[in-house]
Amino acid sequence: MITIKELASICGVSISTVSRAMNGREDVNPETRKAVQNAAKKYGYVPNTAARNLKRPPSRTIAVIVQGETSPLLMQGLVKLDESLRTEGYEAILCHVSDRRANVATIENLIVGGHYSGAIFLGRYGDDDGVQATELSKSLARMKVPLVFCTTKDFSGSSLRHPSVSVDDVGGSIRVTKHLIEQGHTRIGFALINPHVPPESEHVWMLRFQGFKRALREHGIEPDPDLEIVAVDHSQPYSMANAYASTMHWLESRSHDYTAIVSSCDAVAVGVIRALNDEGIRVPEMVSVTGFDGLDFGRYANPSLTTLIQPIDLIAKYTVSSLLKAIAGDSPTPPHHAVEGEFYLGESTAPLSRDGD
Amino acid sequence: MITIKELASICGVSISTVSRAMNGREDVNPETRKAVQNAAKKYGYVPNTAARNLKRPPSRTIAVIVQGETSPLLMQGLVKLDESLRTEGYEAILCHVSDRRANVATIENLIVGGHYSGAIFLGRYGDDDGVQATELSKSLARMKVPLVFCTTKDFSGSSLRHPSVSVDDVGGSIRVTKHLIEQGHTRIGFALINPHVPPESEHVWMLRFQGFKRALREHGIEPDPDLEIVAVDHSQPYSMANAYASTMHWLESRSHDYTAIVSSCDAVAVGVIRALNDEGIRVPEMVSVTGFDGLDFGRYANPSLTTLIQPIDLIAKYTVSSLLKAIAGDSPTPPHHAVEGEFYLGESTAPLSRDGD
DNA sequence: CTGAAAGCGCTTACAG
DNA sequence: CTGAAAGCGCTTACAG
Repeated sequence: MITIKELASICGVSISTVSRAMNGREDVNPETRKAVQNAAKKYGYVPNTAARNLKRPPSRTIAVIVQGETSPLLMQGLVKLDESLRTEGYEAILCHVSDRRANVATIENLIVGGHYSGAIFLGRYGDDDGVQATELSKSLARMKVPLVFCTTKDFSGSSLRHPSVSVDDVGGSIRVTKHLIEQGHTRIGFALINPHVPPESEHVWMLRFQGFKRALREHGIEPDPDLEIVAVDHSQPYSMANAYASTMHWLESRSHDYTAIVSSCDAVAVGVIRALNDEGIRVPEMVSVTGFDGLDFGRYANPSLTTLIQPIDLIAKYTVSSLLKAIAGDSPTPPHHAVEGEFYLGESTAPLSRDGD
Repeated sequence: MITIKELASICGVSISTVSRAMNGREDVNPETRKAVQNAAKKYGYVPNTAARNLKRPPSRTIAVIVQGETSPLLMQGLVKLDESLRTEGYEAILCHVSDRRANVATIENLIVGGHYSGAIFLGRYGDDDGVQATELSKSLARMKVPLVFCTTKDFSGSSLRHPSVSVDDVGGSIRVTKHLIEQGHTRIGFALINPHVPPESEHVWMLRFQGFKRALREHGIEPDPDLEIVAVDHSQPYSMANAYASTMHWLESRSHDYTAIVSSCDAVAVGVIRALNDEGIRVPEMVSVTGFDGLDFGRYANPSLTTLIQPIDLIAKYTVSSLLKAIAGDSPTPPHHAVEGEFYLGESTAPLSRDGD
């Protein structure tokens, strides 16, 4: 990688001229410009972005930060965010941090170095106890980086709260559970949970679990801990494979008296259904199962999933408008915007049959 | 975001001292160090990465570039790449470029500014005709950036070829098709294709389509164009929804004489199966269907998919070792490394039944 | 242990 | 139309 200096001496001009030519400015002799550009191509010269950013005003680019596992939903969200930002004259760039234990500094560096106008956190950030998420949220507030949480909440819990947008997890779970109750089910289980996590944690599965229990209680049904399918592997609360294994384990441990299972997400529902199938329990004839998210693989599955569709385009739209307000330094947006999900009736649920097996 | 200068004056020390304190160096008075670090925290000071990179030697970070749609497979690949790189003392950072028409400059800037030791292209890059991919590949070669294509090939076709690693698409497709033939099938269709794309293109679906046809011919079966399921939407060759719609359209157009369908990937297979189901055609009893990739949703689907598992961990491992060689400036690695896939027998295929419906 | 100074690779007024 | 110069925010020998 050669530098502007080397290219300048190759072309026999000053670095100012090279810079102008590379930026396609009008105030250069067209021939000179062409010559420089050709030389750049020939020698593989590309202006160093880092150096460039030092002088230029912040670009209209937004860092979208995803940490840990991605999911089709987040990827859909990314596309929608990108679209929304684009219509506002911004660009999105995804920064994925694989390591769930990535320290706060990694993210900070990403944001500070990148010359972004703002940042969006897509999906959950931080370790499981939320300590890192809190620290990061505070730190970014001090740095005065415009920031919005998308699909998740700000865990900092302080007065520094950044705005956030996500589906109404609790309400959505209530909606889905109610459907089962309306269909006559009363013995309803939930998959997947981790009993070691405190109920006030804001994990997505926990919010949905809380909604599930609330719906039951509202209908006078006391949740039965025996019908909670505990994850075999607590590090993978949303994995099909883990849902399958956990359900198998639950089924083997003893015989349960249930007619429906609410799942924390579509992936878990697919794993649950497959496990039931493998044990000869047919869905929805013998047991009804619901999902949450509204992903393609649930829609085209057999049976297709009764689920709650996340209006990801709306979520993205609200996220972007919150962010733009933050960038403009406008009045504080509401701390959290919960978007209603859309109930979808699939084939994985059916009215309680009276023949009781 | 305050700068080093401002923090220095706040602390009443020189910028040199601030710099040293922020980098946690030993040659600072411990008290001074602590004071500076506390002030940094308080005022939200984070050293500007761009400026920092200008002085520091290249970091041991690898840019993993994904462009356009992602897939669970690519995300798995990312995790594996990250693991492999980590054991070598490198770090991976994913740069996702949503826009399929993103120009070459965007990528170049990403790489040049980021201070990376090298880059990995994960999944297909560029517009559909491969023009951009070629241009970018050449450009990166001129910039002398160590680069490996993962899960795809270098399309530049020139002597500048970068190494690439991917599953043996043609061989894998032959393997899967052969299985159907061994089961007695001779009337075998393929989903999804785009008839406007030249056969020598290296699209993944095209490579698999070619393998499919080769397997048929090797067994004396002439491929029947009537059994090619053409995509309704050519921009989404690997989408479940598109596979469903395209298969529906194909089924409606007229009645076909077939007993099996090879799909270009698992997602397409799921869409195909669902469409067949919806038309009362049961899988595998009446028609066998195969996938390709070996993803979770195919494994836990009903019926589970007969497919070819991509050994993504091996692919990642070879990619990393190729990249390390390139970084070391070692002898040129072989231009392309094709990794054997692993055949998986699921429930979506069955021997040809003699009762012919 | 600390500071003044050079310099990383650029861009952009400022002169000419 | 072009070049010399200042400066973006850092790091790091070099003196002290």
